[in-house]
Order: sequence, then C-alpha cells, then structure tokens
Amino acid sequence: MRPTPDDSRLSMQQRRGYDHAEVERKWQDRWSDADVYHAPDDAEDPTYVLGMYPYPSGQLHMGHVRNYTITDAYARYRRMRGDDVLHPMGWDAFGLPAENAAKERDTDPREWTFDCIETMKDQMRSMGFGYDWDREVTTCVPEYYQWNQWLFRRFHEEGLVERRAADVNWCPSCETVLADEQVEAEAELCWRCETPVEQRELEQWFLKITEYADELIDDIDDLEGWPDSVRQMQRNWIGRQHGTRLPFDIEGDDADYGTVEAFTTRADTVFGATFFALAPDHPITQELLDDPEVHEFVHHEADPEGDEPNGVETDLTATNPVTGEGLPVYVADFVLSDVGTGALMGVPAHDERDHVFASKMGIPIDPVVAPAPDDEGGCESDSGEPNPPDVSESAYTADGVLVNSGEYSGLDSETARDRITAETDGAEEATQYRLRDWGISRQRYWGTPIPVVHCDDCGPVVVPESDLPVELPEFVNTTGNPLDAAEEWKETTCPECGGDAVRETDTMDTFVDSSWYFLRYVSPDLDDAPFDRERANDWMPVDRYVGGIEHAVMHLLYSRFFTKVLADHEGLEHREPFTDLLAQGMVQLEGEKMSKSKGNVVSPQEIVSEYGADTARLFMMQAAQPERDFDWTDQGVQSAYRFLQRLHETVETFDPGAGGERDAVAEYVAREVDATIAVAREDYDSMTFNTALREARELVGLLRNYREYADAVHAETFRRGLDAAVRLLAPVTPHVAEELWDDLGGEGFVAEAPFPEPAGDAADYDLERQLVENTRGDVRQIVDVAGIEAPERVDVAVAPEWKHRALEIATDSNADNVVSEIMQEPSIRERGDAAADYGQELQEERQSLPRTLSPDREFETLRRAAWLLRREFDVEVRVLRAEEADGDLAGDAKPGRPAIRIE
RNA sequence: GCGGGAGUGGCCGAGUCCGGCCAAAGGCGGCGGACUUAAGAUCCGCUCACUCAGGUGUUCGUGGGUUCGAAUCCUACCUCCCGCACCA
Repeated sequence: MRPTPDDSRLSMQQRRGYDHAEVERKWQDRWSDADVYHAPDDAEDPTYVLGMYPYPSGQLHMGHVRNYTITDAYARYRRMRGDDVLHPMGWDAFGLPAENAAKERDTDPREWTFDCIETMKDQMRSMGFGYDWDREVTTCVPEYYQWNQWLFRRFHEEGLVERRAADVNWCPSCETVLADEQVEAEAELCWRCETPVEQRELEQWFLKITEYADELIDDIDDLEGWPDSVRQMQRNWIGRQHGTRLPFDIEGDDADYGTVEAFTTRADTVFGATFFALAPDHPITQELLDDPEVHEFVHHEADPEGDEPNGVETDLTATNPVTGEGLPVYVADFVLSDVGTGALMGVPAHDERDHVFASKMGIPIDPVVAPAPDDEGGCESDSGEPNPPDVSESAYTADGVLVNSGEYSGLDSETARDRITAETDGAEEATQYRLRDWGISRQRYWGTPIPVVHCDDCGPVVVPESDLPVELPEFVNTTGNPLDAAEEWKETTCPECGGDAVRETDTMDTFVDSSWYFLRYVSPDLDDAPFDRERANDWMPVDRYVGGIEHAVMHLLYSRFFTKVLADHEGLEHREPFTDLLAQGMVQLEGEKMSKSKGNVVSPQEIVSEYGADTARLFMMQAAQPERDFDWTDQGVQSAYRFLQRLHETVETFDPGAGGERDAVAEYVAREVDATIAVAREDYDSMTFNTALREARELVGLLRNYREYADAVHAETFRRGLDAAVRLLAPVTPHVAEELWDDLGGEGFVAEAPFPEPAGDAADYDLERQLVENTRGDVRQIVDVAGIEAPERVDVAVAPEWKHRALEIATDSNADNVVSEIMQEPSIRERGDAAADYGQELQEERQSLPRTLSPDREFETLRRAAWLLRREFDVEVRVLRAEEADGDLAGDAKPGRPAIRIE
C-alpha cells in the first residue's frame, strides 16, 4: 500500500527518463535566487491567492499538499496571465500540541515549533510551492503576537471585550482547564490522567462577536464566491430567530417572584399555553431549592443530555400576559439557561417537545391553531371556523388559522403574531441568536498572553500600548499552567495606580492569531501597526482563499468578525476578508479518510522522492475538481509519472530542423493547439484543473501521433504545440515545465512567461471537434455494419451552400411552413425537388435544428482531419466540396453531416 | 428532526447552471492487434444490446410530470455524505 523508495515498480525504462530529483532541485534553487515569487510592496493590486496557513506539526500531509498545490497552481496561472500575485505562507505556530511535545521531549515549545517549521518549510520547497517567503508570518514570535495584544486593547477600547464568569472543563489533578476535545468520551475523563473532569466557573475574557451577529449573518447573502454549504453553516451557527418576548408574572403562595420574560417564535399560540417552565439553573429555580422535590429534581434527576424531557411541578403560578390565565410553573431539564431567557411558555398542542412533556406530566393540550381551510386536512365547521386539529397523538406545528383565541380567532398565524406582540402590554419583538460571545481565555502556556494586569485596587487593567508586548516567560515543565508557575513574570505593578499587581496568566485562543494573519502578509515587518492600512486597502480582500471545510464556521467567522471591527475602527476599507472561498475535498485511500490511526497514510515525502513533486502535483490536480474528495491510487500516480516522462521525451527528441511541410496534418495540429489553449484558459480561470490538464494531456498525445504519422513534422507547428503544452502545464508541474521551456529555448522562466493565447478565431472549436468526431464515428459505423473488409478509399463530401442557406433560413424562421419560406430564396428554389425534400426535412426537425459551421469551414475542418481516417483505416481519403462530388454523394450531405462513401 | 451536498456505463469521473447531433468526454481496468526473444513501456482499435452504409432498441438512484424532445427542468420518494440539533 505504501510506496517505498526502492520499490521495483518502476521498470528500468521508466527510470531512464529525466531525473526528477535533479531537475526539481535545480529549478527550486533558481527560482529562489531570482526571487521569482516576491510580491513587491509597490504592487498596486496584486491578485491575492491564499491557502490556510498550517499548524507546524512537522509533517506535510496529503491534505496540505493538495491545498497548497491548488493555490500554487492558481497563483502561477495568474502570474502567467500577467497579474502581480501575492501568494504568501506562514505558520499557525501557537497551540497545545507544541506544549505537549515539549513536555514529552523535555524541550520547550518554542524550540520544537521552530524545528517543525524548518522541516515543513523544506518540504514545501521540495514541492515547488512558489511563496513569497519574504512575507512569512509566524504567530508565536513577539513581533507577531504583540499585535494580538494590541488588537485586544483596541477591541477593549471599543467596548468589544468583556470579562465574565464562564464554565470550563477543569481537571482537578492537572490543575488546568481542558479543551472540549481533551475530555474523553461519555465518562468525561481527563485525557492525560483520566481523572473525572469537573465544571468550574472561571473569569474569562470574551470578544463580543454577538454585536456583529446581524451584519455577519446578513452579509452572507453577498458572499457569492463562497460555497453554499459554508454559507449555510454560518447562518445556522449564528442562528438568528425573530420572535416575541412575552412577560409572565410569577407568583408563589406567599411570594412574588416578579416578571420573567419568555422568548417565543410562536406568539400566535399563546392561547394554547398550558404550562410555564424554568431551567434548572434559572435564578428563580435556585430560590426554590428549599422545596425538597425541586431540590431532588435539580440535583439528581435533571438530565439535560437525555432524550426524555423531565421536570417537576412547583407551587408557583405564571400569568399568561395575553389571557390573564394562571399557568402551572415547572422546572424542566429541557429548558436551557443559555437559550432564550432560560424560561419558556409551554404550548403542547403546537410544539413536539412540549407535547411529549405535557403528555408525560398530565398537562392539558389545547389546540389553538388549525390548518387553514384551503389547505389539505383543513375543514370548516358549521360556524365557519376551522376545526381544531387532533393533537392527542402529536403536536400540530405548522402555521394556520387561530381558533379558541378570543379576539384573535380567525387570524392567520403570521398576522396574529404581529398583533399579539403589538397589543400585549410588555410584549416586544425580539431577536434571538444561537451565536455566543467568543471566549478567548485559554489556561495554557503556548499562546499570546492576554495583556491584562490584576490589581487589588483597580481590578483588571489592560496593559498600556507602550508596555506591549507582554512577552511569554521561559517555559517551565510543570503540571498546571506554566504561566502560573512563572512567579517572577507574574509579579508586576499596576499601570494605573503603580501598586503591586499580578499578570493575567491566561493566553488567547489561537483563533485570534488566525483571524487577521491575512492582513499581516501585506506588511509583515511593520513595527508600528498590525498592518499597513493603505496597502491593505489596495491589496485586500483575499481574492482566492483555499482550505479545509473544517474551518467553515470558526476561523472563517472569526476572520469576518475581525475584518468588520477593523473596518469600523481601524480604517480598513473592506468589510469581508475573502472574496472567493474554496473548500477543498479530502484525499482518501480506498474511500476512507487518511489517518494515522487507520495507518492508511500516504506520505508526500515518499511520493516526492520516488516520483517527484511534479508527478504528485499533476496526479492530485487531474484526479478531481478541487472541491471533491478523491482516492489516492498508485495507478493514477504512475499514469501521471509516465505522462511527464513522455512529454519530456517528446521535447527532448524534437528536431527543430525537421523539414516537414505545413500540410493539412500540420494545420490540423495547429488548430488543435489553439482549441486546447482556449479550453484550458477557461478551465484555469474556474480552477477546474482536472479538465485543463486533460486538454494538455490530449495535446501531447496528439503531437506524438503526429510525429509518428508524419515522415517529418512541420517544425514550427510542432514547436508551437510543445511550447503550448509546456506552458499549459507550468502552473501544475512547474519544474519539468521549466526544464522543457529551457530546452525549447524559452526566454527566462516559464513561471514568468505569458500564458498562451489562441491564435485566430477561437469561436466554434467545439463544432469543429464535433464534426470530426461524428464523421470518424460514422465511417467506423459504416465499415463495421457494412462489413467492409479492406476499404480502399473514403470520400467525404460536405453539403452545398444552398443547404446551409436553407438551414439558416429555417433556423431564423417563425413561419408555419418552412418549405415555402426557403423557396422564396432563388438559389434554393432552383434546386427543385431536392430543395423541397430538404425543406420538408427541416420542417419536421425544425425544433432541433443544429448549429453548424459554414460550408467552407466544414470543408477546411475535414480536410485537415482527413489524416485521422487515413491513419485509422489505411485508406485514401478525399474530402470534397459539394460541387466536386458527384450528384448521388452530394445529395446525401447535410450541414454538420457530410456524405460518406466507402469503396 | 432541521439544513446543505451528492447518486451517471466494471470502477473513477466530465456533462446538469443555459433541455436538442448525449449511447453520454477522459482516465483506470478488461479484450484484441502492432512493436518486442519475452515482459514492461509505447501506439492502434474494441469495451450496453441488436444491426451487411452512417439504423434501431433499452440506459444516467426510483416513480410521476412539463416538453415535439430530459442525464439535464419540476415533483414525490429512496440511499449515502456533511453540518446543526431537547434552540423555545
């Protein structure tokens, strides 16, 4: 399954081709020496192509290779099209794995991280990725993370930072907070020491992303360059819902608990409310814990994870603000304190979950919305009111017409919602979001220190700009948070009162780093601001952003949030960071995701050493569209490898002095070169590399056929074909393309050469190709069906001018009778019966008349392609104009369908 | 459950937006042939069925529908993948 370097799979002859290792190294060095991929600061508006920067794990895996090959190919293509291109790379260098690796190896995270970066950078170079390394960004150095701190300050100044208590996973043995991923399975054990994890409430820092919730969700509509899936995932994540907040007065036997608001999207069902429910951790619930039943429920029975809704009735009563009715109040575990207001009105007739709960607790179920009479299942009673639906088994959750709802009866749901909201005292329209503020505190070492000092007198104080950066202290290998153990570092003075104070020991979520790194590439060395505002305004947004779908929400949402904040407060003139987003598919093995645990990983390094980077790149790009998953197959790799060897051989053995004529065959080849270029350009524009590469491969095949067929090729034509093939492949297989470009005597680097352009009329190539294919197919069919053993001659005659003219008239005509229409034309009328017959045919097929070439162009196309028949059937081929063919033959020809006679 | 994406010939995969030379490109695999001592590589042809002159029939998850005409449009259903999920 895993190719090994000394595998004997490659035969001796395969190996006799070019030495990919040598070629690739050579050109990597030359590119680097010539600074080919550098984007100068004075570029006006370079095309910004970006792959999501990697976490430096030390190993480039196939997912990386695919991701970065896509951006590299596109960046190279744009460069060849004459654009300035910004194609940078950097390192998402903070994060937990470095800390763990450091502990295991008794080194420190910094050293480990830089080792990994060095390795991966080498691997990237060996893949031939053309990055502007002058713009490399590494998030774990103070020169970068000081700007995280600076931005934290700015967010704070703008009121977008908040400190509040939040629940975290806490391992009492390791004395540290754990990320959700580090809490194992159902049992919730610490992944390191298997101690049961506790929930602990800690003071945490939040960025108030919810302030931007509306804009973040509304602007998704305009992100037309993004995949629908990602857009939908972000919408769901933000989860905006419009509804009504209704006030319910809560009273007990001897106490008044005030007013509790409940959010509902179905204010129209308020007459059907038969209970009220509070979350187990709702403040009022907490006041009721003296009640043994409530206490028992809250502490022992409530199971928010379970499927069953559980609850306990209290002695309280809630007053329905619309009906004035008193409702029993329950504490229920399906009511979540962080959803809505942590309290809800229960309408079992029109909500499935409420229905289940009410059925279980014996609460009445009163339907108040009926299907509209004109809908399926709706029907009217004698009184003219629709009959209430049967809700004994399940809730009726659709909108409809209100019944049993006092003055609102008879209204449709939507109108009723509006009116109830407007006419009920204390009720108001409300919007609710699923999106929560972004908690960025991490109780770990390897991240950006949150620039805050805690003073007994002043409380938490943000470190002033002049004292930034707050640098990380030396790493100490300890159980808990190393920052907590860094006593000397922790001790400081309060920037406000000068008194003794301690530093905040939490660091930032690494998603903060990645929320703006794409701006840092614009001016990576700037030391008085995170990014050069003017240049960012010119260069942003990123034109093409490519990465894994796993970042569909978090990273991409945070980046959008940061961009909007920077637009509002830092003069950035863009409110969205990424114009086009491509979520690349997975590289799989036999339909399964590659993973270390499954042991089905193909190592890019081994592929590169055996087949070379170009082969790996070519195989990946031609295997599937970038967004699709595909299977890694050794056959595919070998096929790509052999293709490159063939290409190399074709160029190497090309004789520029070859004395072939510019005959019909050469013209055919020349024409195909243009057609290929035209198609490939479109494909590269849309990043459908697979189809562009197919064209290039077919062109090389054609050139080889030509070479084999002709005694001597027309040197100029052949050369142009090779030149086109090499340049079409250059974005994907840059090394071999440079080598061959050099062999062909190209000027400078192919990486900087212009992308080929079709010469002459590029329109209707598809018709030409189709005509040739159909004609060849027809000949085969005839030979086959008619059982012609050894054909000697094939005559192909194109249709006469008048038939083309007739077709043209018929195509444009709206008249009822096409025959009389075309007969108006003297040149057609004079054909007599033949014209009438053809006209009849056109009349019958008039709804499916083909688009065709002109007779001259048909003739020329077939004349150029005749060699294909000659070669295939080893026959004499004559391509005839209508007037050259004898009557019988010419009579059969139609536009797009030449007459064929085989003898 | 809700939302998103997808189902094409032995396999992979174009085509689906803008219905019509679409029995459906290309690759892989298979078969036959050329070359070779041979294998490999390379090249040519075949690879739904029937058919003695370019024809016919049945195909693009399944069933309906629109249309002169549907892989392509509409609709219902089935299956797979991915998000979110006791969200009020």
